[in-house]
Amino acid sequence: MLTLRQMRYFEALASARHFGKAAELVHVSQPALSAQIMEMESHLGVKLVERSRSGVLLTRKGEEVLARTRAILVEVDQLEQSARASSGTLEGRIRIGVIPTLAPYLVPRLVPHLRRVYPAIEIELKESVTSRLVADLGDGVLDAVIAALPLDTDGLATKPLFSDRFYMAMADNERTILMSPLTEDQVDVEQLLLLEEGHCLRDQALAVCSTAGKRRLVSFGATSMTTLLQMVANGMGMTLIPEIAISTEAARNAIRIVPFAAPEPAREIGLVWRRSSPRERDMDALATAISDCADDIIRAAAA
Amino acid sequence: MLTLRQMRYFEALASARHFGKAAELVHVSQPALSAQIMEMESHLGVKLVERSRSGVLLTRKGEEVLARTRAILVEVDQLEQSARASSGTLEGRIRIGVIPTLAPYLVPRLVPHLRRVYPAIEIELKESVTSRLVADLGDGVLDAVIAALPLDTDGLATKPLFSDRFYMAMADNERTILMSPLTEDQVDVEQLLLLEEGHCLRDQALAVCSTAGKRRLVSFGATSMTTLLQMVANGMGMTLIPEIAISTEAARNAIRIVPFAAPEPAREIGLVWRRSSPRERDMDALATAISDCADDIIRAAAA
DNA sequence: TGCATTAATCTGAAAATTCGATAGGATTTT
DNA sequence: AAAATCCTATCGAATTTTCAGATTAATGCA
Repeated sequence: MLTLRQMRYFEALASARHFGKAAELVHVSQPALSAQIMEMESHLGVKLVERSRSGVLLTRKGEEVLARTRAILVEVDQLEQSARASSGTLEGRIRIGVIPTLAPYLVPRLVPHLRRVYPAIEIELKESVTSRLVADLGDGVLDAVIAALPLDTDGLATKPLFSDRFYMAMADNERTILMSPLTEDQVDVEQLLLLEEGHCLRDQALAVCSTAGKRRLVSFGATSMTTLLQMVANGMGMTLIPEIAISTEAARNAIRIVPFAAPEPAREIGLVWRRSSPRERDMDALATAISDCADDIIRAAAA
Repeated sequence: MLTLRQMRYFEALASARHFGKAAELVHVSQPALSAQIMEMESHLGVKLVERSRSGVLLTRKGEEVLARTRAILVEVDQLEQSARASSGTLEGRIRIGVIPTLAPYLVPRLVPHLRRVYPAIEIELKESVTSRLVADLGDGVLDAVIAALPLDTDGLATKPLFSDRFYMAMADNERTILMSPLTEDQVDVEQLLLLEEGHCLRDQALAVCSTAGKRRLVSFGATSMTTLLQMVANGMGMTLIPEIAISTEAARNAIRIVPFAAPEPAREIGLVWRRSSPRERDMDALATAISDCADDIIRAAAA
């Protein structure tokens, strides 16, 4: 089997044109170098050097092998260098999954922010429901997921990012009179509009409501918050809206936002990654960036 | 120290995405592969793979190292292949030195002949005096030398090629009457024209002549046979001409060629190479080719 | 909870590599 | 000629590396 050691010794021999001096170059004894050269020659089935009194001469094959050897050694060197060059924080590609009830509000702020702070970043985004994202994370298709906690962390690490309070959204001209702030038992399940199955917000909305009367809930699944809120604006019912969505959605739908009484229901948004991933530092940096962005968005809505 | 073994195992691991299967691929046990991968990671200071329950995932660095590793392994493979590809007889470059009193007559025939019989040959020629050629041979600048034997073979191997008889060349209108065939004691050293110092033919000419009267020899060195024979044709004296030069030189100079009586003086032309050179077969083939060409040339002159 | 899978760890043995000493070959010096 | 010198190959012992097999630890699955 050809080895890099043989090639390194051979390169030294070709440079020094002398076994003893070559051995010094690579810091071994002359017999050690001699043996490796012989091993290399016997493995290749070719005489690489002519041993004569007036030093060492390379054969034709030796010259050819030397050229290839030097090229290989240079590439090995480059491999070592590039591997050791510790890539800084958030450099290169990072593939992030985001849940649909968060992505439209967070991503337009987050991506420019990341690009500004980490110019070498290459972001790939995927929007899907939590279960799909977690599966992709496990398969190595994604590096990180932004989703609602808690979740079934099996081999996954998570870090809380921010708390996203729920509000009730209803049509601006809604006749129903509600106390403000709202208490959970005032929510009429029959009027509650929900996202389709699979969205965590659907489950969270149901959790907020009193368990009574769930049988009668409107089995009408919207596919996005925007669709849902258009339905709300058209008087078809009401829905839970996370705080982060308010500034965007209130601007384009004629809706009224009603807060809940304390303790206000909320979803906890977190960052998720494979526990086996070595990108701890990237995850820290990403988490900070997301928290900052979310705070900005929510503060903007409050103002 | 990074090794090819590590790189081969890593390549297998990246392909199989499974330690056990990768170990099978490279025909070692799983702990052996595991250890090499860990060694590689620790040497590079980088995590190359994520070990998770659902198989093995490459990190970003791992992907990069894999790409470089594959490139290197391919090149190593090519090195082995090309080294093992036993180059046939007289393929590739061969650097040949020829003495000046032979080159102008032999080379124009020899080179086309070699090119015809060995299409893959790349010939480099150098014309110089024997001492220079032998020095270049020792330095590895030349692979073979065609010169007059015997010579001081120090670390050199030689093979006789052909015998090149001497004739006396004189002006066509020379008044001097000589017996034909000539005997050596008839040669008048005062009339003998010689090549400059260093040419073996000069020494051979002197050896042919009776040692008497060497004090009076014309110390007039020509630099080539052609020059010398032009001087002869102009009546400035006479000189020894080797048989191989006759057909060419007689055609362009008004000279008379007189043979010697037996035992005819001659020079022995031989092929010389470093004894340490592994190109024995090439030398055999070259010797045969030269002998054939020389015979052709001399036979053409006789006809 | 036990069972299966997977990679890491441990252990002892085999193989490769090393060094130092020395031999063999040739050249150069004395 | 003999001695000294230079250079590579060879030998033997010590060290390091690599290995297989058994086992362990961690995780996932039923």
